[in-house]
Amino acid sequence: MAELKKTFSDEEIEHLASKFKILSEPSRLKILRSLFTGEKCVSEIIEITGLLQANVSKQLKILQKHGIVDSRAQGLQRYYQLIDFTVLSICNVLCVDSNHLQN
Amino acid sequence: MAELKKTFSDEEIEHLASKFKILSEPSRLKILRSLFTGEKCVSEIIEITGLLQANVSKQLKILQKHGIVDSRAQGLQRYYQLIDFTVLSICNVLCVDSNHLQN
DNA sequence: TATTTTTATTCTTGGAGAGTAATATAGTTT
DNA sequence: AAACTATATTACTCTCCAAGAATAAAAATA
Repeated sequence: MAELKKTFSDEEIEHLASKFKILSEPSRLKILRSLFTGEKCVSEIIEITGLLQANVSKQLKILQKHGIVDSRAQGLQRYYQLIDFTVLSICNVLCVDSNHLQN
Repeated sequence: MAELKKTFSDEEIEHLASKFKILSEPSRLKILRSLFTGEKCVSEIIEITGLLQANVSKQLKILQKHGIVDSRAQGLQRYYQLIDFTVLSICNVLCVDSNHLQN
């Protein structure tokens, strides 16, 4: 267990809040979950998540705007991939490591 | 860098979204920041954060309901302390470790 | 070029919740 | 017990934004 930083600037607080807000929506988290295992195109994401097409497009745009995913076009489809892996890290902290903490 | 889990159940997704939502509000994050360095009573938190009393009380109640802080009464004051240290961990992941990630 | 397919955008509506003022509660002091 | 102090609660307003329907745009195929 490494030493943890305990002081954060106002800018860091705002940055943290912004990131947490993006991750606070189940629909966006489900989209991200579908990308944890690799690049997917929109229609694949729609099928996996069960969300409506307009909603998937909208949420992907938000995720991309905030630098969490990136995309590339290939013919009619657009493929999205996770590029910010801190997302995966903190999901692991909350769901896996959620024990043996101190300090 | 340990191996990261990449599959999450719907329940885990809901739990993650719920936690992120709590942390997505700057006012709550500022309150938590004031507790990173140790237990504080409400009036101390009010002074440190600059938030209004009613707001501090309300946000503390939310944080307590979700098991992030705990409290004890002492005379007229009520002291709050952080009990869920995963919060501190993920703030560190996002603000400190945000580099050298892969897999 | 017309049609089809895939994805993006626009517009609207509804609900959730943050902030605040006012009031209540509970403990303390005189 | 009356006055005072610290914290909690209530009620209200206002803003934000997710979801969905409808439409547009862009690329592929016929």
